[in-house]
Amino acid sequence: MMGKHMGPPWWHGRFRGRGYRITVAREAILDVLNRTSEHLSAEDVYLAVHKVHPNVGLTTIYRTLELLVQLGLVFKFDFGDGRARYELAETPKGTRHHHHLVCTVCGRVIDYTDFIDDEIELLSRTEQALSKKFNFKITNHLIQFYGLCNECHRKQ
Amino acid sequence: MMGKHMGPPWWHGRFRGRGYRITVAREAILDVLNRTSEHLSAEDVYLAVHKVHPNVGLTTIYRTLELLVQLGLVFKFDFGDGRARYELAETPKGTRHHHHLVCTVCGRVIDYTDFIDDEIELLSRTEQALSKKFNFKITNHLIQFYGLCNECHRKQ
DNA sequence: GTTTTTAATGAAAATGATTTTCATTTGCTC
DNA sequence: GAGCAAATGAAAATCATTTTCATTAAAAAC
Repeated sequence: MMGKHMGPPWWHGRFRGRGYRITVAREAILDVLNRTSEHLSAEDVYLAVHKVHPNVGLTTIYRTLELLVQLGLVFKFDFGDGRARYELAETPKGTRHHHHLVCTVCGRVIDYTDFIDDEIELLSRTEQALSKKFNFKITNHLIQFYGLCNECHRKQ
Repeated sequence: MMGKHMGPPWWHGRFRGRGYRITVAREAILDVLNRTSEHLSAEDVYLAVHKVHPNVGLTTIYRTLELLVQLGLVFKFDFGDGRARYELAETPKGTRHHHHLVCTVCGRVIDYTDFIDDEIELLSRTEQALSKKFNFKITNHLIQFYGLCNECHRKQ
C-alpha cells in the first residue's frame, strides 16, 4: 500500500500556490499516474479513473492532463501512434529520469535509465551553451531513439 | 540555381530500387522539400506544390510524405502544435545534422548544429550500448530542447 | 455551518489533421 | 503502343482533441 503517516498529497502545494482547486477528478488522475509506470494515453487515464469515479468525463481528463503538463508535473510524449502519452514527471520519491526507445514497427516503447548519467552531463553542458547562444531559457528536453525492437527485428 | 550537368535526381535510385514509381507529384514534393530549410507541414507542402501543379491533391501529399518517411528520406517531427512537420533527411551535399529548440509559448523552432559533434559522439556510444543491452536496432534519434525563446522570455 | 463566488465539470457538438474508399489515371514493362 | 498494377484525386470517414455552455462544487467570506 501507500506510505504510512502521510499528510496531504505532495502535489497539493503546487496547486494551491497557483490558485488551482483540488478536486476529486484531479486527485483521481494524479493517483492513476502515480500508480503506473506505463505510458498512458488520455483514454487510458480515463478508463482507469472511470473504474473508481464513473462520473468523471474524458473532457476533464484532457483538461487536467494539459494543466499538469503546464505545471510541469507531467510530461507529454508523442510516440508516433497518433495519440499523446503522459507520464508523471516526478514521484514522491523522485523517479529516475529516463529516456525512450521506440520501435517504429510495433510501437513498443522501452524506458531506459542506463547511460543516463553521461547523457545528463552532456545535456546540461549543451543546454547551457544553447541558452547562452540563442538566449533561450531551456526548461526541458526530449530524447528518443527509434528503431526495431528485438521481436520486430527478428521477423523482418 | 541548381547544380549544372545534373543527371537524374539523386533519389531516383532509392525509388526504383524498391519498386516505387517516379511521378510528377513525387518529384514536385521532393523539390519543395529540397528548396527549403523550414519545417513544413503537409499543408505547407501542399500549398507550395499547388503553385506549380494545381492538380496534385492534399491526399497525395500525405501519402508521399509518409512514403518518404518510411524510406528514410524525410524526417517527421512533432513540435506540439498539432500538425506534423517534415524535413528532408539529406540533401545531395548532405545537410549538416541538426537538432531543435522549441519555444513552448510561441511555438518557434530554432535549428542548431553547434555542439552537435559532442552530442553525436555521445549518442553513438549510447546507441551502441542500448542496441546491445536491449537488442534494439537503432536507426534514428530525436533530440529536442524545450523552453522560452528570447521574445517570449522577455514578455513573461 | 451557511452563503457566496467563480473555477471546474460533463455532455454534446465542433474542430481539424490525417486516413480511407473507390473510380480513374498514369508510370513502366514487354 | 498495349497491358497492368501502382498512384492519384475527390469526397467521405476517422478519431484524437477542443470548445461551448449550462450545471456543479471547491474554497473563501461571512
